[in-house]
Amino acid sequence: MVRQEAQREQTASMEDYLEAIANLGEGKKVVRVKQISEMLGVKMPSVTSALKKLSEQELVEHERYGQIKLTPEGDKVARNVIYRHEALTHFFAQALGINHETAEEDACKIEHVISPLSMERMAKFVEFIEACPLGGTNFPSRYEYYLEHGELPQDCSKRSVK
Amino acid sequence: MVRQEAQREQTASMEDYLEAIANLGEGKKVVRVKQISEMLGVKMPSVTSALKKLSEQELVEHERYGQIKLTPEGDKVARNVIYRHEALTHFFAQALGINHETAEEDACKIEHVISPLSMERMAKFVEFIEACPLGGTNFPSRYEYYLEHGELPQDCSKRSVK
DNA sequence: TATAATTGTTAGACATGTCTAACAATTATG
DNA sequence: CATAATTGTTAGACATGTCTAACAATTATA
Repeated sequence: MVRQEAQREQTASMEDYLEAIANLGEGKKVVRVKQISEMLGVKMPSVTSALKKLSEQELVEHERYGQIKLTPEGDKVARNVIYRHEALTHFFAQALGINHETAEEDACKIEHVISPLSMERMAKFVEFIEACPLGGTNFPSRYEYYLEHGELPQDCSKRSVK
Repeated sequence: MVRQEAQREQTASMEDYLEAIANLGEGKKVVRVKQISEMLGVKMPSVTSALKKLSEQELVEHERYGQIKLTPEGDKVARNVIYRHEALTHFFAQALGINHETAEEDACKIEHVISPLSMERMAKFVEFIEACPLGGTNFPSRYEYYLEHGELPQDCSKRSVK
């Protein structure tokens, strides 16, 4: 019986580091401590220290003054974080009509704490409202109307029985 | 010129303590260290230590072995956390159809990190979908259909032009 | 290629928030 | 009301993750 290595749960901080490394390394670009530190808004020693921890967990390959690379396992974790990040950004922007900057900021925080179920549902929600035209006009535009005017658009109320 | 006292930003932990105290004290009930510790899943010394910090910030009134009470300012902060908690729970449960337990868990985490704008929009979103019947059947039930079957309900696609 | 600029590391301080162990106060009960 | 049970506090360890200061390696450039 082969026992599956339990995937170690990462802290929000460590997820941020993995995410940053994956993003900076996109397209085989060399990743630098300085860049990571700037991207995350921390000082370089914090990065060095995080890299040490992630190396010990074999999520990152890194030796003194050397290359910074995700291991396959590290990449898997990073991709997962990035998936959550993008799905959340998409949700806030597309479904709730939030500006991109705020959508990104909220995604950055929420990606570390949301349950897999809610994450999946939010992604499905966006898929749904983008696919379902709902009687000629679409949901987001009705919602927008509601946000702007504080009351339902005509084609909601006129079909309402009550 | 009167300078407004800047409302001190609370950490997630401190918000949890304030929220717990407000919830336990509902209806003038006496709040105990033990209860707070059980509600939050921490040991009693952690509560004592938190109460000390919150007392210093004048958000809580508490002296050795004595009453635990929110100050008006502490109550204000707590109510605000509770508002976020409820709005989020409502969103996950009503809009996304998530079970109550998971909805609560996610709300507990997200309430500490979400932006005021996204919070407001999520609340409005729930209001909207509950108010807008959208052509005879309502949004949540269509969405439910989509979740179950993985494809759009008839009355979405049949009106679609493209 | 020597020197300067930049980048990276180490060491250690610090803040937050948790815990356990030991003790103190309060409350319940025989 | 004395003692036991419960509740609460203090002291101090520990984990995480940040920072500054000092130093080391690397890279650019005069």
